[in-house]
Amino acid sequence: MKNSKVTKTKKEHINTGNAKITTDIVIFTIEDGELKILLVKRKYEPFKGRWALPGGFIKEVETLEETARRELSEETGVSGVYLEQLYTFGEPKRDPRGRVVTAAYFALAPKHLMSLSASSGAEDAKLFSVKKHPELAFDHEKIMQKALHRLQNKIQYTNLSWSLLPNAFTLSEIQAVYELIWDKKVDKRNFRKKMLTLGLLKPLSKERTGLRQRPAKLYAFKTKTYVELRRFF
Amino acid sequence: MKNSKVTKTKKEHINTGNAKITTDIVIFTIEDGELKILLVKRKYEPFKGRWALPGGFIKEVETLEETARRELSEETGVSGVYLEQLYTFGEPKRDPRGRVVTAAYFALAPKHLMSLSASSGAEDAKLFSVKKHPELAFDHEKIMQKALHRLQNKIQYTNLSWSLLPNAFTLSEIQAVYELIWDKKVDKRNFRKKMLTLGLLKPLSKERTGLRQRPAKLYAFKTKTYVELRRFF
DNA sequence: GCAAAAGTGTTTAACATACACCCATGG
DNA sequence: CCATGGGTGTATGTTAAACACTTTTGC
Repeated sequence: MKNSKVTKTKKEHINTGNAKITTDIVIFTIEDGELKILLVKRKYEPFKGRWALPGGFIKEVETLEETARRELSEETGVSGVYLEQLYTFGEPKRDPRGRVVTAAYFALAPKHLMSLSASSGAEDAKLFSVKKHPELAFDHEKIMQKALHRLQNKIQYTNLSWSLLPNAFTLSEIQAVYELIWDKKVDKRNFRKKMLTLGLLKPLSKERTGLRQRPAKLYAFKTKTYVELRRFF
Repeated sequence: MKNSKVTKTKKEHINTGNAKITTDIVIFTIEDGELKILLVKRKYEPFKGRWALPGGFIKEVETLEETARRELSEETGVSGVYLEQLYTFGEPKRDPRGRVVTAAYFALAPKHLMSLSASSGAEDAKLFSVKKHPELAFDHEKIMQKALHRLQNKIQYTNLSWSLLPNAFTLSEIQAVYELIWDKKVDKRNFRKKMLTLGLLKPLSKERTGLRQRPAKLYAFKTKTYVELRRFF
């Protein structure tokens, strides 16, 4: 009775589902008044010589996030940054070598954590402006655009901007972070009101001096861990 | 000069990154005044006999989304539903058979698309209340909880409730969708005001009659495609 | 004194929240 | 006539948006 209707049996085959898994990391930072991403020049085929997102194959016993952190560290020398999973890309033809599925990660780092020169695999890692960068290998342009949208959305309802700023910063500096990410100006008075009433910041007793202008008060984030807000900008 | 400092060369090895890829689908619907998910009883080891999310291994030439739709159709007979990628789970020990990475998908369907009895592989597919369901195989409980949070968040700023409702529905019925998903009551007058001013619905010239109560006006969604709103509930 | 960015309030409109009673129908 | 859910409005508080001038410093 129960097994009378087995017209189209489905089986789990041993030799199906095989693929190679990579992670690729889109890591943003802010440098020289521009939103930038970190790219590496490929040393091997395919796309040898082209710029690509840092990333690589998973190892037997690491989680996807561990792979992402390891590859980021090995290829660019960057570590200790904010990292979250972005999206998984698995189109059959996205890699000419065969079926390669990539779990893309999204990362943010303040510029001072991006000291590229000193690190091992970093000879060919470089920051590029998001608005003007070389053509990327594979489907990395698509991945990068998705990461950018994630960033633009997420700073609306989280405190994530801490991960792009140094410990102490002025209100103008944090405003600039938002403006660069959204690629538009925001109103200074409304921005400050909002930012201060959100209660994420604590004022420091120092000021930024030495510029030929009025000194600016310095602030720091109360917590440098991920916080979601009820509503935001 | 450039290659003088190759202390720790990184290579892309041929035999690394291997894994099997599956997709698993968390599909929600509303039935008998409850938010439910569709589960299938496993026919094979591991976890033979346990309830699990529908899903399975990717084929050579399909995208991840195609895998999800195919598995959903084969295992439960359900097709033509709203589907989006949820998250990718790749812990090394999540599957006792070896390294299996799953790209989890999130799906929504109105109850009338969940006619399970008529379909091929559906003898062991069944709807369970989200609040009370059997213990799940693998890490599927974690996946389900993540999907539930996605659902609870996403109906705040999208028109996604169309995908849980029939073509025509009353305002009380759509309110019930929100209340079931959020597991809390909302104010009737405020809900209706909000829903109608959002402009997503068009009134139909019919009413729901035959119940021993005042007939309720019927509405339909203007568009049954994904729309993101600026803000919502 | 001047260039440059810091700092500061008010007004208006939109939206969120709280809340209670009458209406139309089928039985 | 009664049980059931359908249907409606107002008042208050909160948040968003628009908008321009004075202050402090280094040179």
